[in-house]
Amino acid sequence: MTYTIGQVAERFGLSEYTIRFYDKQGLLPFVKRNAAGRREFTDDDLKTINIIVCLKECGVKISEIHHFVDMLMAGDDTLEDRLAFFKQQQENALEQLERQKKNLSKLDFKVRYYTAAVYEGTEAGIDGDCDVPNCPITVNGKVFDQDQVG
Amino acid sequence: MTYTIGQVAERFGLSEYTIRFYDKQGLLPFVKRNAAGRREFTDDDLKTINIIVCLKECGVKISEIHHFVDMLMAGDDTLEDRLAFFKQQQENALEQLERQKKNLSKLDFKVRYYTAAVYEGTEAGIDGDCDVPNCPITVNGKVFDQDQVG
DNA sequence: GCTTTACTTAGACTAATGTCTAGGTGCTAC
DNA sequence: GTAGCACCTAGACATTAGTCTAAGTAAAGC
Repeated sequence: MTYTIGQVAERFGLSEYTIRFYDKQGLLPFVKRNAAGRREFTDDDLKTINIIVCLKECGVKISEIHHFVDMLMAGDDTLEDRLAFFKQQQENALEQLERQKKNLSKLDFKVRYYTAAVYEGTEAGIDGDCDVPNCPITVNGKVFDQDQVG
Repeated sequence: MTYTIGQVAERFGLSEYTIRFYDKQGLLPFVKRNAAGRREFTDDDLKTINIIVCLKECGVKISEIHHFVDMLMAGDDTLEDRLAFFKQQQENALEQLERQKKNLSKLDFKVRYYTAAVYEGTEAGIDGDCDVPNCPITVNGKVFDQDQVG
């Protein structure tokens, strides 16, 4: 079973442009062509692209992914380097996850903050620290109860 | 208490260039200047910049942040819109968090995959599905025990 | 045979986000 | 008063990642 560039684009939610761009950047040297010169993606190719997309979403630069793909093509000699690569990416992704949790907590605060502000009709007198997890919102010094809104 | 651009850059881990760039883009209209024309950041300014940086990290575009800052400057008339804005960002951030968790799970898989491959000295015969959470790695059909490595 | 559709290439173009340079100002310490 | 530093501006330049155009090819259906 093989797939065309259009099918692959569809599957991963990328444009065909993007896939050709990745190919041009050396991210898809494993993709074979048919007699007419068209790309034919195998199931194995899709597995690899799945990881490439994952790395992409984790914020890994194309040049770094290129480096990984190079190792992939080089075979078993690069297994240790690839393990080290993924350990590094794992660490980065975990860090990113923690940052994202912190940011989400700040946004949660802001939603509560503005819920209180809308309820009061003004921002004046509303307080709290968005960096403190689940920090209560106060209105003129008194804790604001979010449940009174609903 | 006020702060210079250098101190603010230091505090948020940004370059002074970036802060001036943000200012140029209309993200910091609330920052006042002293008699010499230099920016003087107040504690309130820092609070707002904290949120701007948070939005930035959540992938919000500068133009969107600009829009939010505009609402901020407009005062209490925009409270409901600001609440809606943060609810939207909260939703986006949560989605992003879930994606990040999925990606981390794929990376975890890859670390286990390559741990097995390094142990075996070859990738041949090693299998598993990185999209299945905690999917066991098999070597020639037999489940690979990660603990045998250490 | 002709049209349509999906593909091909090289390379130009865009968007977003900085990053830096050049030339200048103002304050502080010596 | 002058050296050094941190700041200022406008605007050029860089980087990353696409996105699109133009011109062409190959196979499928009418």
